[in-house]
Amino acid sequence: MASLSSESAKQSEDSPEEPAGVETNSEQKEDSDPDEVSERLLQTFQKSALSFSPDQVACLCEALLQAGNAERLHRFLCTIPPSAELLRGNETLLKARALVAFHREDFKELYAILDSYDFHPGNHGFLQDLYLRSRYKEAERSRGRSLGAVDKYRLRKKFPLPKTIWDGEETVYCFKEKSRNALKECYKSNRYPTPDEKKNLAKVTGLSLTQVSNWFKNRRQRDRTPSGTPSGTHSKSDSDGNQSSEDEVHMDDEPPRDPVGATSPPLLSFSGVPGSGGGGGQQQLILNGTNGFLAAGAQPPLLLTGAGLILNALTLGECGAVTLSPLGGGHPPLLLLNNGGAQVVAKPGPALQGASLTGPHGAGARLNGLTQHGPEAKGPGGGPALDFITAPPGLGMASEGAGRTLSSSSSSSSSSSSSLSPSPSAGAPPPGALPSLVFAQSGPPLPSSMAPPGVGLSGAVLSIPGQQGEYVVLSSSGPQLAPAGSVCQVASSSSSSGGPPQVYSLPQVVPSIQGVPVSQFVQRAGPQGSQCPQLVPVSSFSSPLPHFQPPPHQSVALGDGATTIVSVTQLPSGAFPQGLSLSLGGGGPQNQGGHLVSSSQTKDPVPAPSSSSFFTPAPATPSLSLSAGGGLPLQILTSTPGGAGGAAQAPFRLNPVGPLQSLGAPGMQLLNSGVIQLPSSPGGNLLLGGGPYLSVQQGKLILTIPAGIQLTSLPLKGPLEGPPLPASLLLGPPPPPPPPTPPGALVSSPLVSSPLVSSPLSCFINSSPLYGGPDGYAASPQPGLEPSAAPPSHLLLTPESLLSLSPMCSGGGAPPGPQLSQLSQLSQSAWSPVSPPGGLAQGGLALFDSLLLGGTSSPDRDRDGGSPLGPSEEDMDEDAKVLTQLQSVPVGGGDGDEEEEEEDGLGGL
DNA sequence: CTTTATGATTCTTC
DNA sequence: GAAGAATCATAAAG
Repeated sequence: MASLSSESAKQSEDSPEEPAGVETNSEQKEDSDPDEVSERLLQTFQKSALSFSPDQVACLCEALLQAGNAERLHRFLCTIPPSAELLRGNETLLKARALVAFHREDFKELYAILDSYDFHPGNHGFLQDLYLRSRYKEAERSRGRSLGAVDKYRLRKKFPLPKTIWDGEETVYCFKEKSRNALKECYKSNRYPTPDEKKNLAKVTGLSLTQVSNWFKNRRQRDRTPSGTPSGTHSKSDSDGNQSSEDEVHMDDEPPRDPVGATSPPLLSFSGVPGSGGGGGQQQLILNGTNGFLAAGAQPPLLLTGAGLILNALTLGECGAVTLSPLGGGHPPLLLLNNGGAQVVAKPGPALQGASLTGPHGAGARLNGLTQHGPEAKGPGGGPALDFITAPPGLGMASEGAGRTLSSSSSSSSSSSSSLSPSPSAGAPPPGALPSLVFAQSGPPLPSSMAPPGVGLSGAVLSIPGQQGEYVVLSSSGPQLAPAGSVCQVASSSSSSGGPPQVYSLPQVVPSIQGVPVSQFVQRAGPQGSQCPQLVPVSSFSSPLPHFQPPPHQSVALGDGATTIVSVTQLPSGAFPQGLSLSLGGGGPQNQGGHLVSSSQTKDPVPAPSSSSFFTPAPATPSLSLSAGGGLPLQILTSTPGGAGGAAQAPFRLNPVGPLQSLGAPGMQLLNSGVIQLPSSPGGNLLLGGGPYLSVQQGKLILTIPAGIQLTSLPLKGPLEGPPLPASLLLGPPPPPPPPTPPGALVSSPLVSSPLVSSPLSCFINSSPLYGGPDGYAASPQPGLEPSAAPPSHLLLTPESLLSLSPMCSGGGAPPGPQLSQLSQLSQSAWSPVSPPGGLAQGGLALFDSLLLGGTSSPDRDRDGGSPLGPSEEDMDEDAKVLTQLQSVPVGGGDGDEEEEEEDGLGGL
């Protein structure tokens, strides 16, 4: 193992492209060629292809798309009956076909595809790029020469984008008219916006901070220098600029506030985000990390309603609060806040109450480790007290964000105490103290008995079984706990700057309870300042609003980054939660923290984002989501230390960074041991035929596990090592030792935000490494992990491997995110499909894996390939620039923010 | 091809 | 670090 790990280590995410791919495989089983294996799998797959569901097919396509491997994609598509219904309305498939057509230079076909369907806005960027490239390529062919900028311009004029892939919004130069107007508005009132204003403006316009700054600078310059020399402008500028403005200008320097307010009012506007392609349509609102996203001005509390919400790495400004209200009639929304801070919020359910969670408060439970700095909890709408949890400072804070904001405290991760504070309200965790986690971790474990009705917390985390719809969540153990094995651990990532690298396990789990509102925490990172997390209670579920009812979905997220919140809510009696999602993720690049690992590999300081291919628009944070089918209860247990004492445990861990995944089974349970079981009971879950599959939605990788599947943890290593954390595979040593990695390190981690994760990320492929002892781990301070290595598990399909598949590698493009990176890995668990189809499932998965891997491995691709990651910048050359421009800027996308530039992901093709 | 408009970059200064 | 000045590169138009 060790050896493996070491090897793998080398591959870093950074350079995912080349080596990585290959290696990974090797790890898995052998040394044999990956290609060979994948080829074999492909064949197998072809035989069984028909049996894949449309979603499964879509997932594969998405993965291949992101991997940028047109060839494989083509072969894969060839296995699908053209007429198949699968194709109908399946955007992913259409995209795949379009890409293949492009690579084959079958432009007619491409245009036909593009015209045939009204694509989701999320896919527009990719398709527009493809369309224009096709036009250019076609023209180049006919002219026998490469095109100049003017030629391209003419072509764009001559062949306007099809309505099916364009929102009609004009883009002049690079900025959208809308963005330009916003800038002008702001400029009118204030020529010198403050940094905060710029930030807000950047958010609003979807432009980067740099672009905003440049715009103002240019604008001022041009207004100022009418006459002269300068090349450009003279007169005109004046006129435009400002005559009028001048008046205002005097205003002196800045009244920023006002202006800002004016302009930025809408800090957040989310419209439903469509899940882009892939799969299902869950409705979730995902806010990805950004630090500043909400910040600035948002004092007003943010109210989020809707079905599933995921907030990643958000940092709220100081006062900002986030309120979640479950609107739906009965369906509680889920929230996740990931990121850095690691905070989780849960709502207590009655059941929970019993459990340790609740503590004093009646209904609510809370937990989080965050420190709250001043946050206040606001009364829950429902009245019930909210609970919040604060995460231990260590955690969240550690991360960079923390660094930024929190700071304080102990950087050391430690903190955690877990205690519940009864009064949520203040959340006042003693400052000094780290916040504690509330959740009980193991120790106090819940009575197991509770289980049925109540919640059980096992060791670390949690579980909550609800009866009907209850759910659960995950948790994690606090750092402290960690050792014991918590179920889920999250590594926190820190934001770029330097947070302490760590991993955290989250102590927080939150169960939600029926009817109880959830409150959450938000941390804000001030620019410099401290963070103030706030909790806001959420209204009770009970009040259902018809409108919003999103499908019930629950999710939990563990994040790294500064803020992490997890909340799980339950539905009121009637409703059944449908989905549970866990997301871990790092926030954007920013949050990188952790490091355990290895980030070592990463050389590039720069996050991969750039490289991302345009394929992936997605934001970055990965998250894991589990969704339970209707009605079934979901449970996740962790191992617990409590009772156990044991050493082992930890089976399940989640990295913050990880990608998102969802399990869509009706009922799921995660058992301590790290096993995930799906209850058979719930009606027929078992039967689902397919195997688990991955789908990508907006950049997130979603793992869907049909009900019938069971995940069992593997024994880590038989041998001894076990004691400690076998599971650790993934993460690394959670606890504490935040290595003093220099901030830079964090950053460096290539792709992903969190180092921890990174290794995995590196590519799906790498998965193997993971097991092996991935570098990352290696890096990690704790040696203990090693054991992990050996896992027989390889043989099995491990979730990880699946995860690893994530496309992101390439794309992570989204600014925000880091890509798949990491998902969490379940560490050693193995999947065994209960259902018959198992074969398929495995085969399919394996295939999938192999395909992806293969894809990755082959660097070459026609062009740049979607190389996802790595190469990015370098690769990009001229074309890249061009593309960049062409590409529309995803305004809304949550992106990362900050500096990342837009994404430019084009690099890919 | 030329001109204009505009975003970005680099260097200098405060 | 931000603003200003000079300059570049490219898009948009004529």
